[in-house]
Amino acid sequence: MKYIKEIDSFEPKDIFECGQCFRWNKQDDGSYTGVFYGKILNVKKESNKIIFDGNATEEEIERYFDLQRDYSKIKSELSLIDEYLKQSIEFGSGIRILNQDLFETIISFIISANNNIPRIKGIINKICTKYGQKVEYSFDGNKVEEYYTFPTPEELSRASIKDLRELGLGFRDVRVYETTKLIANKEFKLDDLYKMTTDEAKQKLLTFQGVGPKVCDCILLFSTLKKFDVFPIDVWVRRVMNELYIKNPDETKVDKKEIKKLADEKYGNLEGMAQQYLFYWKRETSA
DNA sequence: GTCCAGGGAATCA
DNA sequence: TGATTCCATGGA
Repeated sequence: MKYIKEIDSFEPKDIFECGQCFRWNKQDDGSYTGVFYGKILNVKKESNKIIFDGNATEEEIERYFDLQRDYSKIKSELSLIDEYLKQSIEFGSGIRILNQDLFETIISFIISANNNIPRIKGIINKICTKYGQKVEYSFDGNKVEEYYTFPTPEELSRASIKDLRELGLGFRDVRVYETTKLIANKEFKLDDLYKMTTDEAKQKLLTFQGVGPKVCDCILLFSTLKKFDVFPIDVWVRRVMNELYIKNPDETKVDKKEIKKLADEKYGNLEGMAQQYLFYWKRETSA
């Protein structure tokens, strides 16, 4: 079925290539196809309309793409802060922060540690093909294609450390294994995180193997937990914050606490949004 | 061969 | 707490 809607602040390229997700692939016609909540979807923009084509429901689409949120308001608010942020927001004006499945986001960002985006996508794709469920789907007029869902904790817990190593996870194999086991064994119920404040959820997530400060912030921001008062600091964010504000001649010497303090003061409780515009802008313009 | 990637954990002071 | 070092892998 197709769901067609005029949506403010929605650009497929900005959404799918700003580094928040790893399972959407660009098609020959410029649209993107991906799998989320076990559903298949193609997203295409034609003039000012967004065309969602696949087997996801309207409710699932509304939720996943955060369509109930007023991004124009957020952007105009952030644009007032300074010219740098305003510039990055103009560059990535079609970004929306997705509501991604919590377990998928946790595992994906554990894999992201000291890794690069193309390889992260490749590893996750292998994990889905081997441990997820096959879904056959054909967009009207086209042949049937095979897609794979991201595995549930139970499905992924079938993988041994050795299995994971063979998929190319490297030193991240034990981390994925241990955290998957923890969640699959119900030693901790992920749903409890929804009742917590940002700081409480952060404390809990940091006890998971492979979840440090940066991965933790990404999980809080990019999953259905949807916390905007976090500021993930990776090499790109450190780079852009140093170039814009701190101006240390050796960027590797910049203290992350100094960056975090600066972000708190400048961007307030929308710092997670600000971070994503800055990250996308810096990464796309320094090829 | 060297450097780098959406860093985390172990170790040591 | 704070600073170093090691950790697999593949592309540039």
